[in-house]
Amino acid sequence: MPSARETELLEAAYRYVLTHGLADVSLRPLAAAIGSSTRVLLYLFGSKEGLVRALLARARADELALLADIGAGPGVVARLWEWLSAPAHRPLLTLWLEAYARSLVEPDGPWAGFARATVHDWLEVLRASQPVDVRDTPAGLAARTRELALLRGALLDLLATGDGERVSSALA
Amino acid sequence: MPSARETELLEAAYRYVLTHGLADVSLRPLAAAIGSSTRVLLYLFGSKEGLVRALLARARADELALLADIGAGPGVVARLWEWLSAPAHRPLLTLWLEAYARSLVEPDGPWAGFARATVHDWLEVLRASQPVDVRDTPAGLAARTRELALLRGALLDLLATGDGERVSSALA
DNA sequence: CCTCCACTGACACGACTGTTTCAGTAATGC
DNA sequence: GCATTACTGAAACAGTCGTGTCAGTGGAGG
Repeated sequence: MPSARETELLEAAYRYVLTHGLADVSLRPLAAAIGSSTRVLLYLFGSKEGLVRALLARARADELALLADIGAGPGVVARLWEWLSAPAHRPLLTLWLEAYARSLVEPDGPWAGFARATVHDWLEVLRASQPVDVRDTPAGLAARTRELALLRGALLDLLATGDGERVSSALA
Repeated sequence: MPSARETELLEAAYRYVLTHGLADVSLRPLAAAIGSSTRVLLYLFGSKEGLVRALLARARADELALLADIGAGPGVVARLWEWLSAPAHRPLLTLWLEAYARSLVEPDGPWAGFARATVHDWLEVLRASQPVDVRDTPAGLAARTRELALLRGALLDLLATGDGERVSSALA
């Protein structure tokens, strides 16, 4: 389990990568920005890969907290979109997309399985929001796959164009 | 306009990045893999950024050729999905997603505007396939935005899980 | 007091980065 | 034949990368 200093630095590093991206982060600029040193980061996280892994887990924690918060039941898609389209969440979602793409290109290393895991997480939430009688039918699976696709595709559009009006009204 | 040797090397480099990714490509391994040298790549493309820009343009040419080939009219969405879900196109689409994410994280440099441009391209194709009487209405705009979101989201799912069966039947 | 432990600073190592310099070669146009 | 052009090879440049080494801190527990 992490020490106090470790979580403190992880939090600072997390804020850093939210604005600078995770793909080409390097230890020295990161350490300088959060008032630490490469020596300490390496001491606490073992290696750069360990740090990236911790940051990815940190981002995923944010995502899982959201999903737990959204809850289940009718109207999930609308509630999810409301959260996804909030301007305040854009850095997190850009980071999310970056990790997603990276895990596809480089299936090894700390990114491994990120994309697959996140698809599974969201599908599970959508499943929990379906009526029990369709939940385990092929039609139910198709329905939530379609809902997820719609949300993710709309998110891609929004992140690229920033045109929240057009995308949101398309989802209505 | 590019010389013969330039397009030849660009083609080889393009094949290389399709399997190795574009984000963290570096000149020496790339040059070695395609039987060239950093000296020549730099001579022909000016800089690494020039090379990346050329590669991005090359990938975009593939995409635009597809869109021209798909044509317009009813059934576009199905035809587009057929193309997107073809296993042979997976490397290209992974590269596409990588460039998309990168252009969001790093709005400057050779990646600039890639995501926005590709959204525009596809929306235009979908627009051309709409009946003339809805093409310029808010409802038409919303409809093609939704179609695009569905396709892109389904693509994300497919690239992560490889579960073509589930995703394709969700789109039917 | 003294030991242990979490943490930190300064520095160097080898590997790799994009790029430059200087040197050629081979073919083309006059 | 000669100059120009397109391309290529070898080596070096300064910089950054992740990581390791060696030396300390400061505070908490016995």
